[in-house]
Amino acid sequence: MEHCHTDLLTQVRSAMPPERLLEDLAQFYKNFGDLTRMKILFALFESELCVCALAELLHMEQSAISHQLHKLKTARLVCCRREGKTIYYRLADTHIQTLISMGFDHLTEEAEQ
Amino acid sequence: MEHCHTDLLTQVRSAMPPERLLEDLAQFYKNFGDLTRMKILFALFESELCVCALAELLHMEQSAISHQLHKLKTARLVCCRREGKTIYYRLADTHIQTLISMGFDHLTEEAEQ
DNA sequence: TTATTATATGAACAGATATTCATTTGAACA
DNA sequence: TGTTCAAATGAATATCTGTTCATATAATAA
Repeated sequence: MEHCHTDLLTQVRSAMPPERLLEDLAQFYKNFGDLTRMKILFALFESELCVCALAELLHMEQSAISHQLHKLKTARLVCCRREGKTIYYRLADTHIQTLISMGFDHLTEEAEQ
Repeated sequence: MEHCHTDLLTQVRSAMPPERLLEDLAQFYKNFGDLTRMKILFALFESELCVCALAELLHMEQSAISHQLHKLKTARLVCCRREGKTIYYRLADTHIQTLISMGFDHLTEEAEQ
């Protein structure tokens, strides 16, 4: 690393968001970077579902689903309500769908090229 | 898992995108789920940059940056051009910025609540 | 050609993450 | 109260991922 880019780097550096925000952003996007969670989110696009329904849908252990729902809930991507022994999960808000479908579009656009 | 949700699950299952697409989507979002790559992308929002400039900016080894750029390039999020010994990286297209800023908005909205 | 500089790449390692298993919590009901 | 069922949780494990180190490639200049 010999050649110098002091001026350019100063400019770029000043335009960078605070470290903390970048961390939060990366942390936020991690939620979409796992197949199980992606499936859970797509399932919840369609209907609110209880934990064992999701487990049955994805052919996975109830515990695995619970752990992932916990992460999605912490990220405020899903929320839930209790009805007796059952707990129903749903999307926390609708524009999560919009966000995910943008990735969707990006992928399909590339396929067209 | 005793109680039954056959009908609901049939409906949800039919609405799920193909497995392959969900895998690609999760794989795509993984790119945003890492602090280093997030920083690289934000830096490239501002200007095209060579590998060693990015390394200097992020105070990281050239090799680490190269590995991450390789992933971003594979995902077609960035592209590059050679100029002598130097290789300049830039964003592959502009709507990546839009996509990331949606996550940005989601985070700040939540902070307001 | 040889030396130098920028970047890429493969292997090894460390840390993070997803799943499983075992157990616990919490609600409903006998 | 004790039993049952749905869900949550903690620990252990296996896999994945990011970084480093050493080295290779590629372009340029001496």
